[in-house]
Amino acid sequence: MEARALETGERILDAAERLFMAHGYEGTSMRQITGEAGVNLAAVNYHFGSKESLMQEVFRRRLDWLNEERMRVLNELEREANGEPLKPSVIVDAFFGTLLRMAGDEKRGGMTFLRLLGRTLTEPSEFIRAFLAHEYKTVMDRYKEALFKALPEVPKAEIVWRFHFMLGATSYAIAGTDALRLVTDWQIEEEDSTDRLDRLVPRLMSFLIGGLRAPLPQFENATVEH
Amino acid sequence: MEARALETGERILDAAERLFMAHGYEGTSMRQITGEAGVNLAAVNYHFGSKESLMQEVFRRRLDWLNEERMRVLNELEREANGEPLKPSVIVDAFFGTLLRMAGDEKRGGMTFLRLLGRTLTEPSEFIRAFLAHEYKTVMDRYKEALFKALPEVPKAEIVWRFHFMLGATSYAIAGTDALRLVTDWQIEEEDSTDRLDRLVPRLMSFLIGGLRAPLPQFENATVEH
DNA sequence: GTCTATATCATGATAGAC
DNA sequence: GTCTATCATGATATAGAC
Repeated sequence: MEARALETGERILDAAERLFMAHGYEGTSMRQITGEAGVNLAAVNYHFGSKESLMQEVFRRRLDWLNEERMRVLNELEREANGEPLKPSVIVDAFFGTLLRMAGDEKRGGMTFLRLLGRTLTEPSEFIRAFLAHEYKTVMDRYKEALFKALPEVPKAEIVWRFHFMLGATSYAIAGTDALRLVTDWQIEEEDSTDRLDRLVPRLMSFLIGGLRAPLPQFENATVEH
Repeated sequence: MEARALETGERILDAAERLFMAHGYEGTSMRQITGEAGVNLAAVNYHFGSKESLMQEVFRRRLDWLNEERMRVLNELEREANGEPLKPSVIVDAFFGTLLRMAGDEKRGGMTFLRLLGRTLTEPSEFIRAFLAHEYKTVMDRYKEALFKALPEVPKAEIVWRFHFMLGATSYAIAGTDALRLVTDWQIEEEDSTDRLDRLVPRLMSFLIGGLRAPLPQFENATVEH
């Protein structure tokens, strides 16, 4: 069957990506996936072996590119800087901006994958978190080091916490296209949806950099050194 | 059976709260819940009617108090201010600080409930998001209005976005006690776990306020007014 | 109110014909 | 590679004895 628009494996991945995004891993059945993909139920196990392996492949297909791109961008920036420390805002843009700009790239999953990723970082399933932690480790370490150098006066623990907070804010921003629409119930009248993504990036960047560069917290009764 | 430590309903709620936190709504079966609670399988349907109603009751038990407390605190602050606008940091603390301080209050669910809440805000299940949106609406509207007054020079849409980002950062901070530990893989050597919560609050507050008060974003090719 | 037993259905996975 | 048919399991929910 050469006439089929996409290979069976790709069609399964596309359907799984969308359905996992919409209903979560546990909330999506293989029957739904194969039904939407228009393939036979047995095809998932034939092509991927199991539902878990399918989930991993859904992520690997996108994350391989994303993480390589993040590495490439950071390497390039450091090369241009000639040993000078980078500005924190440049590092933040290289990490989060590269991610957010995937949203406009349909052939790399677009908003669907971004929302899936945003949701999955808090997904309860153990194997998914372990898998993502492994996939991300090299890149995270690299960016943490870059931030340590860019902010030598800030304790490393604070930087790591703030990286954590930035990840959270970003995940929500992308996962919440409809999730938190409900919670916040905003009526942003002045803009249409085509503008929304273009504006989200600078909006989020301002917020993230403001948070990253905020005055350090004062601990009340902390055991400062011991 | 008066001798039982807790009523059947409460024991089910406690078990469900912990298990939904650990494995998600779809990932938790009623057999697990009743097993951990030490009650019969049929007890859930007798006391709560269905798994969905149980989930709602798990949240209502905690959110009723939280949201009343948030309203009470904000009312009190505004009363004291005598019509003067509140400082943004005071409002942020009333909303997020009140939430975070629940973590230390075991009889109000403590960290378990906080982590459940953090995860659930990105939970895919439709009915949960709809339920939370309804439960939160009054409080969210009240706090948004307070922030609008506190920051009259900032466009309302920006404030709502930044509220959104703050929710995300906070959710992660609490949901991720072990979730993002994996992703960030930090080694915070200098503090023990008893300090962690005491320090999380000022850490997160600094970040949130830095983000909320950051310089406004510049939009590249935006249709500013139309 | 609490239990046992069970109805009814959906799930992930696989065997084996084509 | 793709299909049908089916297995074994586990899910939510309920009927009815105690």
